[in-house]
Amino acid sequence: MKQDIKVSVDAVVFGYRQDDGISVVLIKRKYEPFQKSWALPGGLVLNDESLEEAVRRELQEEAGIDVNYLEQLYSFGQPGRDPRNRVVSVAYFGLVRPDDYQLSAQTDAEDVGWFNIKKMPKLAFDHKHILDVAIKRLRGKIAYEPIGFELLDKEFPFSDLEKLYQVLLDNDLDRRNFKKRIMSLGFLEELDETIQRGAGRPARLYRFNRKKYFELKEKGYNSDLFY
Amino acid sequence: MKQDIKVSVDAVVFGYRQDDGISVVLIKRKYEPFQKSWALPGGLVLNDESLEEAVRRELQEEAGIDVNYLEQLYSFGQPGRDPRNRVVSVAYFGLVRPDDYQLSAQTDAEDVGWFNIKKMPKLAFDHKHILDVAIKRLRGKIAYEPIGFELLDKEFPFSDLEKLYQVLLDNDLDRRNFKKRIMSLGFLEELDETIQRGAGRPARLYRFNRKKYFELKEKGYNSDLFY
DNA sequence: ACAAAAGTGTTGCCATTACACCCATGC
DNA sequence: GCATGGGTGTAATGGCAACACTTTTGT
Repeated sequence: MKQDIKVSVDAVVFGYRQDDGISVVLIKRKYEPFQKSWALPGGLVLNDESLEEAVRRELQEEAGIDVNYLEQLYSFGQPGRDPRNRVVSVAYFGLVRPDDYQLSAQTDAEDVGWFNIKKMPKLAFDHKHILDVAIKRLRGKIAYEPIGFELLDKEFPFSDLEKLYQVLLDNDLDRRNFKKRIMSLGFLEELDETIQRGAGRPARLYRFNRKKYFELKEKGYNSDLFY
Repeated sequence: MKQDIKVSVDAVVFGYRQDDGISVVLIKRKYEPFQKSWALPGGLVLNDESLEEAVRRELQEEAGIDVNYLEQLYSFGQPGRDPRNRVVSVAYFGLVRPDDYQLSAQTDAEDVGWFNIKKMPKLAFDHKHILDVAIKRLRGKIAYEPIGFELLDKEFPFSDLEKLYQVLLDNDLDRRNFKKRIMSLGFLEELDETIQRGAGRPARLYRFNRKKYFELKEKGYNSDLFY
């Protein structure tokens, strides 16, 4: 019998805000199956687009966002994971600064929103499983590649980076040692500006120098070992 | 227009032999396209089998082998990677002890063989690219998870492990320090038997204790950091 | 003046590295 | 007896963890 399998993509897009920790974009499904359930943004791949193009298109269509970091996560192809047909889904993993976009539900989505990863609603299909894999990847990856910067503002006080790492790796890290380690990697720029937030002494701003990072990586310096 | 995409799996199966280093199983294609080219074993996924089942079936059918380690590698879905139709291929990564099996070409394969990764023939489709990704993964993974044992005999002299790591990470490692490090991980058993190979003093045999490894991993001891 | 957050150095320990000689066997 | 590969210990170094007080601002 002829092969009858469909190919879809799904996206786990993480965002971070000081007050709300790590969150994920979910959409509320407009149609069956799992009508009105929350689910990861995603959908069938078109015949002439690449997998990554498909993810970006779906994120634009369903949630109105454009991620600034995207990588393939894993493919899920268990028969029966979609009650209608056999669907193999290639899941992607994205990072975005939540404040850069106003989420807006479109086409197949009835609603869209950010959900803290510690307070997730029940998800459609095997999306809970996909999310778990993505969280594991995020935690693992942030420890040896500087992807954390994709979640922070372009210019940020050092304490934002500290807090991000605390939330993700939830161990108490020593502020002095953490700073020494990060600064020794050589791709974080100290700016002359400061920012004042709430009470306390104003904080100096820092910026991730992507170019310098790739140069250093090229030369084999640094390479890994973040935390 | 309706989606018209096929789903296939491809397998990069590595083996290791003292005299021939790291090798990969390739098959010689019987049919067009790329007739008579060497290619990775693989093929279309059947409607009711999981992706992993598909890989194992294809490896059995095309090469007559049964791997003892298998993990998903990456999915390749660029339009045009297969000249006939759009095919999304989920690639897997396997390890096997070459001496455990006699390769045997069957069904779609005209021939099958082990090829040293440093002397590869031209490959069909984008299989060279897939292979490159797999090699990178193998090198990366062996440095922090004990998958090297899947390539060695169940009982092996310590020098076999040494040589495997030398070949894969091709830096000269200090024999004494390497042994200290591995033994300190606590899951390598020293047996009472010895083996004599060629000239020289007989070598004591060792065995990877998988159960102990998982116990230790469970407890959070050790976990990573191999080399 | 006090509360809140930012900023900053030094010391001790342990893990990693560097390093070379003897042992058991086959020929 | 010599060639071949196997087996083993110690000392020095440097990277990492532990640790607490001062500064700047707002209220």
